[in-house]
Amino acid sequence: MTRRKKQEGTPVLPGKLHEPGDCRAISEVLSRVGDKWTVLVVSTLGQGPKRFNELRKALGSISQRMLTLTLRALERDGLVTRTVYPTIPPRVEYELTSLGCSLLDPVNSLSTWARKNRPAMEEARRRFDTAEGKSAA
Amino acid sequence: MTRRKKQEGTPVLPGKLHEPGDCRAISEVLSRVGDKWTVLVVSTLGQGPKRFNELRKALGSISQRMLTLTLRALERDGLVTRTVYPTIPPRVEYELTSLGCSLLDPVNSLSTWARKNRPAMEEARRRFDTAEGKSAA
DNA sequence: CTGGATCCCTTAGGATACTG
DNA sequence: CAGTATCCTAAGGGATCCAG
Repeated sequence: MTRRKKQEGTPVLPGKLHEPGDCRAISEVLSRVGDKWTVLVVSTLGQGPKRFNELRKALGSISQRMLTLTLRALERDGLVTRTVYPTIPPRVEYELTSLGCSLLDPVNSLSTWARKNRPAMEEARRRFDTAEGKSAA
Repeated sequence: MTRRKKQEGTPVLPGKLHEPGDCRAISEVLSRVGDKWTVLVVSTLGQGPKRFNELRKALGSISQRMLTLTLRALERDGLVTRTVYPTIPPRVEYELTSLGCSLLDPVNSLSTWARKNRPAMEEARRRFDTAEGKSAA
């Protein structure tokens, strides 16, 4: 990256976008959003505020460690709020912020894509694997 | 999970979706799409077919190992095609399939969200971190 | 109930060297 | 040029125990 030889940054595509900063932004957001639990947590919270163990049960297989870490990260990024009721036993509620809600939108679009195209992907995968098996055998 | 006390599975949200299989589909797709390079590669290929080293340069910092792995996965999932021209030196072109192109759409929606809201996220992060610093100090 | 701390294993992923 | 193979480190993430 010390010397670029020919101006690689020049956008080629007419209607589309390809600013240098965009990719950074996207991959940064995606590494948050794309981790193992974030989306599940966010879309679960899309149903309304939930307590820690409610989330845990709703998500099924998440470890409490990962749930804590995920929620902390989401809180840090301003996507959820964490409200502690200093009762005994303690009660903590998590809720999407408006920023968090706004994330539901692109996520749903991806979710729609996923449901629609997963069969195609799985078939492609099967074909690829069997083709591979043929040449390997 | 042995005894549910009160029917947790009942959907609460009216217009939204929460089928059990959906989450699996979404997180499965997201673990493909959300990995470190997939989106970058796909959106780079959105500009048109590219050769291996073209991609490498366009992506800047990817290792050739990761590029190979990413491309293989994308090919397996039917998102890109790999065309080998048996010349010397060899020439291999990668191109999005129509399935791959269709993925650009939700990705762009996420990308738009990312560009629009990254400032808010960063500010939230800053606030969170300084607040943490205060109580830690 | 919420969640921090620790242990430990698995995976992701970069650097490098080698091949057709 | 376009990979494959190997090595190695860091991060992801589960299980478990401890504490307010």
